[in-house]
Amino acid sequence: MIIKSPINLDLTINSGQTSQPPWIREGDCFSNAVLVDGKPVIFKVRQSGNYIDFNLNDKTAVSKLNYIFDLDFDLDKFYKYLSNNAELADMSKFCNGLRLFLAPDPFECVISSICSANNSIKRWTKSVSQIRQKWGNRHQNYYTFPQSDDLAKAYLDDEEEFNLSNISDIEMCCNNLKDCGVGYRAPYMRRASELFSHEMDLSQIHEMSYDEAFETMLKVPGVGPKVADCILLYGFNFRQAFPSDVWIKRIVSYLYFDGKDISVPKVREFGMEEFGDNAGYVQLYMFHYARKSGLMEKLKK
DNA sequence: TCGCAGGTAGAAC
DNA sequence: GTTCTACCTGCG
Repeated sequence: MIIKSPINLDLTINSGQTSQPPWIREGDCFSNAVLVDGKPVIFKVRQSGNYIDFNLNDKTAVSKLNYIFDLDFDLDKFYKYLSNNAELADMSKFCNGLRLFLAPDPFECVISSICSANNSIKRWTKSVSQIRQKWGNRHQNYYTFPQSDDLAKAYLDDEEEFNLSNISDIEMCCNNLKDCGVGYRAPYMRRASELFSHEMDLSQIHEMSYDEAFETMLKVPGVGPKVADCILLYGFNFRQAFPSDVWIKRIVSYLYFDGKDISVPKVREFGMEEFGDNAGYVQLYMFHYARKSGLMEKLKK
């Protein structure tokens, strides 16, 4: 069925949002296994004009799809908002149809976001896909992301796997986090998984205020301010989050402070204050505008 | 071969 | 409280 909300699927799915790796692409179709009422269902979407063509039409699945691609957000209204701000006015034409790509599974978003810190999009998406394949559940050719208590049992590296399993050759060891290319983030990911399987309940984040949720996420190993904001934005739909990294800092400094170097925490405060509930979207658009308009190349120097 | 990029943790100031 | 440095991997 066609869902009549304008979106650019390719741009949205491949924009590097830390909710999850891109869905599997075959021709013009993107697909993934999504849990609906706890059961894995294969979602297939394709671009149809400005809209999404979705393979399912039952109410719960459609509602889940609406959530993942943020289809209830009024893009036209947002574009009016951008065009009313001189610094942002150019952005919509470079990012037309870009929407939030929200995590169907908040735990996957937590691990993806930890993995994305100090990392490239290409590398963290590859790592998360491998984690799904090693510890998730297979459905047809798709894998769902493991639960926290399953990932909490993962070995950290070849050596630990060799010592604690009955594999006789260390060269054969590949069921461990470091083998997914996560590097020094492996212990953070496992400790975070342990935390969510024993002490912290991710579902409670939804009930919290933004500030409380932010402080709570900072207690998770491997989670600093940038990653906490990504988790809150992409994993829990806190739209006032303004994840601030070096690129957002460069862009904000260029657009709003005449190129003067502003610290990352100040940029975060500025973004939240200035953009309110649009902060998450503005951050998303800023990054892709910089990428596509050539501003990023210019700011590298 | 090496230098560089990228957030966080933990130590040092 | 703020600043410095090590951490891992892929890329140019």
